[in-house]
Amino acid sequence: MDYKDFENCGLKKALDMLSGKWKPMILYFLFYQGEFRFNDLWRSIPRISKKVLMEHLQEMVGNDLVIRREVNGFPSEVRYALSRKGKALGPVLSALDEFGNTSNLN
Amino acid sequence: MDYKDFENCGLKKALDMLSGKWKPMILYFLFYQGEFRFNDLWRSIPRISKKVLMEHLQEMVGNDLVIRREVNGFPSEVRYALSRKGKALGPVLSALDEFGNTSNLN
DNA sequence: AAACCAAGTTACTCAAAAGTAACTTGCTTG
DNA sequence: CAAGCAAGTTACTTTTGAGTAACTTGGTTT
Repeated sequence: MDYKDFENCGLKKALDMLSGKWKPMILYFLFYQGEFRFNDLWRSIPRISKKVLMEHLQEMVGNDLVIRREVNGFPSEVRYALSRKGKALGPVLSALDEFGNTSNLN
Repeated sequence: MDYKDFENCGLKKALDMLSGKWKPMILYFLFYQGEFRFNDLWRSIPRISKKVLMEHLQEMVGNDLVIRREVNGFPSEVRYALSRKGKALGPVLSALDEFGNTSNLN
């Protein structure tokens, strides 16, 4: 086994998709709330900056975890929601959540 | 639901334990190799610095994922291995790995 | 046409994480 | 007793990520 094997293993890819200060929180909102508009989410999360929220969403769209949908109407509206792939993260995030809640074993 | 709920949920705790440029790689080695000595691991991973390897290991020991054991002998030797809690991460990391390897669904 | 809103973008600053290389401690073999 | 090795530590630099606030675009109401 060699570090090279690691460099493009699935674990690394998956953790890269989740890396970013606010990404887990964004996913949390997406799972509990289904869909949201950019400014609504921005106002829901204290202290997040528009810039970083934007960057995170764009990365998640790039990773096919999130779908961005423009609704034509007024005021102009863009909705973000989990893609099929994003939804497939559900059980994995639950497993992580459960692990994180487990009190120390050893 | 409120962002406060997120701040100390298990998901956040778990992801914090995994955050750090080289931590997933260290876990990868621990799972495949069982145990290692500090310098051996350091030499196995090109480009990692001693300082960061040390910091990562200390955090993981602090999170009870890894156990540090001093073997008295010469040259002096310290062995790092997964704790019971660390081993419990196995299935979770496998799930992440599988997710990361899944080609795009949507 | 002025004021307003959503959704971005931009230039710039600040903070956190990681990298580098030299140094330390303690024990040992030549 | 000098040189050597494991396991750190330290002071310092560089890189990366996040924060701030002002600006833009395009359509809307008054």
